Amino acid sequence: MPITQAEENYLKAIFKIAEKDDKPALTNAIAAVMQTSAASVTDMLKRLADKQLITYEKYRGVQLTEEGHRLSTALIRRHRLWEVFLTEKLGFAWDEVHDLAEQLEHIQGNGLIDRLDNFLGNPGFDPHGDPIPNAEGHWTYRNQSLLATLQPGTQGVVTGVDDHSATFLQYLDQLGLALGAQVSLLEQFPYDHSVRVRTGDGRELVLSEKVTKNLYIKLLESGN
Amino acid sequence: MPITQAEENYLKAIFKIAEKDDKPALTNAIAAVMQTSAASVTDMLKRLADKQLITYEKYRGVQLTEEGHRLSTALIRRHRLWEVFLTEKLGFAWDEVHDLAEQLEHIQGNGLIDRLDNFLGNPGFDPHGDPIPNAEGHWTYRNQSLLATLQPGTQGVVTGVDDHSATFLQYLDQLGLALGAQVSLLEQFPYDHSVRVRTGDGRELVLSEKVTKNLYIKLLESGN
DNA sequence: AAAAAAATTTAGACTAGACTAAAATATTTT
DNA sequence: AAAATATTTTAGTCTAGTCTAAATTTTTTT
Ligand SMILES: [Mn+2]
Ligand SMILES: [Mn+2]
Ligand SMILES: [Mn+2]
Ligand SMILES: [Mn+2]
Repeated sequence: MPITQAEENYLKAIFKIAEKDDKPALTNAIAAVMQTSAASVTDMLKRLADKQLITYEKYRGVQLTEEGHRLSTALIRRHRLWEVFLTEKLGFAWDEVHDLAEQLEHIQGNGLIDRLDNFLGNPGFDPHGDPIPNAEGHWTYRNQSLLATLQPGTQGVVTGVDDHSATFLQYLDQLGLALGAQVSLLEQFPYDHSVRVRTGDGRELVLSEKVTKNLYIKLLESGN
Repeated sequence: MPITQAEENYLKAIFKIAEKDDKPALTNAIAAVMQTSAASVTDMLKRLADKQLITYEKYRGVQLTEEGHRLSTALIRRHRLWEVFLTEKLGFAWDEVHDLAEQLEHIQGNGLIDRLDNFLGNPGFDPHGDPIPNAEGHWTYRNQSLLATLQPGTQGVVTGVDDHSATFLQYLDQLGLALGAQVSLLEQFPYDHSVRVRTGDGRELVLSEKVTKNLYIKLLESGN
């Protein structure tokens, strides 16, 4: 019985919910991510449990099995590699690639993804700074912190976003804060938790709390 | 009402049947191409007629409408461009790309195909020598003939295949007859309609009638 | 420890797309 | 022009995936 696209999408949703805390993913949480009704989720959970991709206890939520974990990791790998292809090779902007990758991730074929990975130069991260698991399903972690958690005086480089919405990504473009942009945190304003930063090209920007909570920064060794 | 993958595949099947002669495509012919039952085809013909993509007369077969023709041409364009991508960029062999392109052709997204086309250098032909319609749906034709129809003494270049099966393509690989290979027709054997040819690299081959009826050759100006 | 609220599951219905078997229509043969 | 054959359509059924409304279970509040 081959896995369907719908099943793959549910597995990914469960993976992403369970990623945060290690507790079972609850029906309503899955319904929210999948933008569907709780009843539909329950139906699907039964199918996934039948296929041994999750363990399911009524009213208690679900957890991925070994196999379910493997499949969802592979799906995320495919999604992120296609996103790299779309930006690096076809010239799409980082706010345009998600829906396309959402379709491309389901393409099935022996050797396709490994060839794509190779063609792209085995990228470690996607256009949003998210890590790409390798063919064995292993992740490379990176030391990064939300801008909101940094102390004034520190500097770093923009390495990722938590909010992946097109509006946020386009706002960052307008601010000149692409991945790789340098920022030094100058001061924090207690009144509304906004901050002032200096960018690599010497501009000063005030960023709202919402921005600081969605922007990942990798600290530079502030040595010498 | 967006078009489904199944509907797209039927449109392509109808296009390819109607391509040969201009008569309406009959239910059984469509069923054969789609590898499904005549009853399923009838169901789908009703849906396609409802969507105004075909004109359908009971028991009399179907014809593509203007819109149906446009959609099937666009689908063939997508299929063949993806095949070029898979061979040229990812290094797949020409006998490996069909099933992948069969999935990729259904990816929907603004600008995707035009960007892909551009990335590939606006190729005119796919890895099997089939023409790729441009963004406006226009085809470039090429003067080519089946090897079976040529006269001894003529020479030309392999430009395409009629049989797209992996076994035929692999056999051609073994014979060293990729697209672009030069061949001169030395003699025809009336007994079984096989022929002897000389290849560009000086080898002599005997090719069966089946091969000669599935191999397209573009004649060289046999001048001077 | 009830009662109220929230979360989840069940029941029943719907569509797309497939199937098989039977009925209807068209084509070919005699 | 019948009869035989081939083709096509209809009828009825099935599965995946969705929905809404109702019933059930769990959690929270009083
Ligand atoms: Mn994405
Ligand atoms: Mn991404
Ligand atoms: Mn193909
Ligand atoms: Mn092709």
